[in-house]
Amino acid sequence: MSKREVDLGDAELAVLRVLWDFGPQTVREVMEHLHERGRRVAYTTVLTFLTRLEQKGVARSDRNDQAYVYRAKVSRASVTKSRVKALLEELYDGAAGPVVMHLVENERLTADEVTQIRKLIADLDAN
Amino acid sequence: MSKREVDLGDAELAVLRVLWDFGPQTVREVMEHLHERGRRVAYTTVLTFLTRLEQKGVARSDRNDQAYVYRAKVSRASVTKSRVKALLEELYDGAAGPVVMHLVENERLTADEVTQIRKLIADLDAN
DNA sequence: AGCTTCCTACGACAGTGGTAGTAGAGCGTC
DNA sequence: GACGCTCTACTACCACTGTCGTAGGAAGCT
Repeated sequence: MSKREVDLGDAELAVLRVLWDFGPQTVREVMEHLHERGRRVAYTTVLTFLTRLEQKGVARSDRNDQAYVYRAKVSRASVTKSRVKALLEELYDGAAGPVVMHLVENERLTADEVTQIRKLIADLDAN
Repeated sequence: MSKREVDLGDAELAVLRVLWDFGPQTVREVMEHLHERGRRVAYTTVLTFLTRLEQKGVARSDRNDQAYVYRAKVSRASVTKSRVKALLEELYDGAAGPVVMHLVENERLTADEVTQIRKLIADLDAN
């Protein structure tokens, strides 16, 4: 039903981000990283999330030493893609224009980003 | 907790969109519009959604004749704003760049949109 | 061998979202 | 004035998400 390939809650995504940002880790390490980011969750909560992420096919685990090590199986880019797509679909039947407009107008972009966007736009014009 | 001011589910949002797209309506009319859009929901389901939207402060109703007429209290733009913000926060700690990049690269834009974006970018450069 | 510590498995529970049924009020028609 | 249609209020229910507790195994310290 949902347009999202990968249907993840906010807290699950936060866990996945830790895997993206810090690479393969044990439950405990993930928990510590979450704590550093101000997300105060219990060990078993993290375990639950990692288990669910694995069930959903977006992470996997390998036994190592005494503890399982979890790693992301999907990239940040692919999650971005599906979530952005879901958002466009929900709000504008899939049209990207209004959201790009909104972003360029209302959100801060660094000078580098602006340059890159200008370049992309120029490339588009080349067609 | 969630970054979204207005925390709406997909189905709730679909109802809100009908209010945006067709203006103030009765429950029955909303239901019919949803059916036209392929969303086969029961009358009472629509009623539930409208009631919830009202509770959440994003719609309101006025008694009129025999039935309540519901209308949106928040604009599509403001919902776009908060959902886009939530998405940026979730995935990139709020940075807009990567998502703009993704959109320009991967989503179809009309010629008009491209022109508009180029203009916006030019304006940004003017600062 | 017993105690401590760390790990995983499993279960639990409340909140929310999606979906709908039923009951009862108001009104039009015979 | 009884029947039926339409509307709203209330309740229900399941799946999913966020959150954790408890139980029990492995492994080391004393």
